[in-house]
Amino acid sequence: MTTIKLHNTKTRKREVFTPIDDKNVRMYVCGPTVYDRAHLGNARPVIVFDVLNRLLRHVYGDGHVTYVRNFTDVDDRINETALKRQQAGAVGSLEELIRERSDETIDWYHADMDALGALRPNHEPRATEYIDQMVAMIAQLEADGFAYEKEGHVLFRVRKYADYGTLSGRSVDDMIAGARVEVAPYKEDPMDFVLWKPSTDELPGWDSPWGRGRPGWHIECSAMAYELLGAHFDIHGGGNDLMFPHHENEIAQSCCANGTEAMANVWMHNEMLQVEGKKMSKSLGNFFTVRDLLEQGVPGEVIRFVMLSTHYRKPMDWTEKKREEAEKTLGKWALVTAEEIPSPMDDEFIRLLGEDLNTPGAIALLHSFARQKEFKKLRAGLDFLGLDLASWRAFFDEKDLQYDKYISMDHRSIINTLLGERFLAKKNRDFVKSDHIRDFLTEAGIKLNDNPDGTSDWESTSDFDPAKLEAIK
RNA sequence: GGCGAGUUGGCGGAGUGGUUACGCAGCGGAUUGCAAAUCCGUGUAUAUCGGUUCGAUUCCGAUACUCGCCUCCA
Repeated sequence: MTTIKLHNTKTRKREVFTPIDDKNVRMYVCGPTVYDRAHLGNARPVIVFDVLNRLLRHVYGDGHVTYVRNFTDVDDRINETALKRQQAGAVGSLEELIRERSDETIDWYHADMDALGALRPNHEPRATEYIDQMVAMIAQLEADGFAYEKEGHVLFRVRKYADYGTLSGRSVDDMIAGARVEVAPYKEDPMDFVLWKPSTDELPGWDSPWGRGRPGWHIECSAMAYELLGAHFDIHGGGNDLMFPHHENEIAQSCCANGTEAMANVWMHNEMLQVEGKKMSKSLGNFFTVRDLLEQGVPGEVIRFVMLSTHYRKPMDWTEKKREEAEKTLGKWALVTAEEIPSPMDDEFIRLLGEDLNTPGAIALLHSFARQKEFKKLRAGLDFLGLDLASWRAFFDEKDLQYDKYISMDHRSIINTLLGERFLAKKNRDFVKSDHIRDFLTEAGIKLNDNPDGTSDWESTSDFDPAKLEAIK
């Protein structure tokens, strides 16, 4: 069986992956808070863990992997949007409008991530559908002394959990010394974090032993992971900005509530995305969503390919240059793999992916397949990485078709006449004339490729300009 | 201030305790009347300083720099 090695944040080492149950490999990845369109950075973990999901399915069997990615639909930004809509005259209760906003955001997310070639996880639980489980978990924590109620809030007692901070390598005392913690009157200790908080009438809330309220940020992942994967599972993933506090808090909640040593065996974190060397932010004006790129005509496969061209644990820079190179490469590969039936997966390809998802290495191997004209292997590798180029071929065809239609018979006749003249000129070694004709056609957006027998093929480019062509008359 | 990740040729980007992938660009060649397209070839770079070692880009330590997190942003 293929050996998969993964870098484990918990140990900071690359370790051989051994499933708890190889008939049911379980992975949880933190999904989006569904308050708005997913930005490009959101796409990185989706694509990275999608490749891991595919690899696990390849190695352990399609039916032996359970992949869970949640939707967090309890969030103040969702509430704000809903409230604004209500004030603007939208019909429905606030709760209905909140649900509506979450629904539409989830639909967008699905559409965008589908376009990136990401397979849907087995389960995509929504936080609002697991409130009971969260309440039960919080109650358990309270009963065991890991949590306490104060002024309608329920807080996790960080000092009670000795291992707190081990994932991210922090100590509670150091963090307090850093003085960046929120001090609140209802906290026993500044590091304690919220499990449950009270809701006002304008905010969504659920009944609980502590009154009407809503869950804190971290508890939903603990509750949903427990429900769908159990108290102890194999892999937990997400962006490295979630390492602290989110994942640290998840571990604390889950291990204390479930009485387990570990929540997940392997913790994986992808590095952040940058744009042209800078952090993507609204203030820098380089903030954009996946949908923005798709609408600009950047194919999802290009986004995916660029993402996979950098190892997931390194910062990845989205640049215009990379976009162009990826488009060129995939364009070539789309053509040569068009009629190919994929071969069985290449061992080396799988071995590379098994080395902590070495996708750049795997792509390098695809280049070598292309160079050696092993197009069946190339096709298989592309398929494995989720780079479906079928739409590319259709796109090319469609584009050609459009140009064909666009170029009228009259224009074709002009081109053919010119080519005829050029053929004769070349035959008579009148290269001044033949070059002149070629320059003229190039200028009009018709590209020539000469054949050894003196004839020429031509194709239109996106610069094709009928007016310039007609100017010959 | 604390924590984490990173620093490889012109650019992008891997692997490796001892002849350093791969892509793009560049250069050279084949081909061509010249181009284009295609094909072939070509690149001793691993931040700095120490240490371990017969030998380090690879292991260890320090320094510098970059990025991120500690502010419900993946």
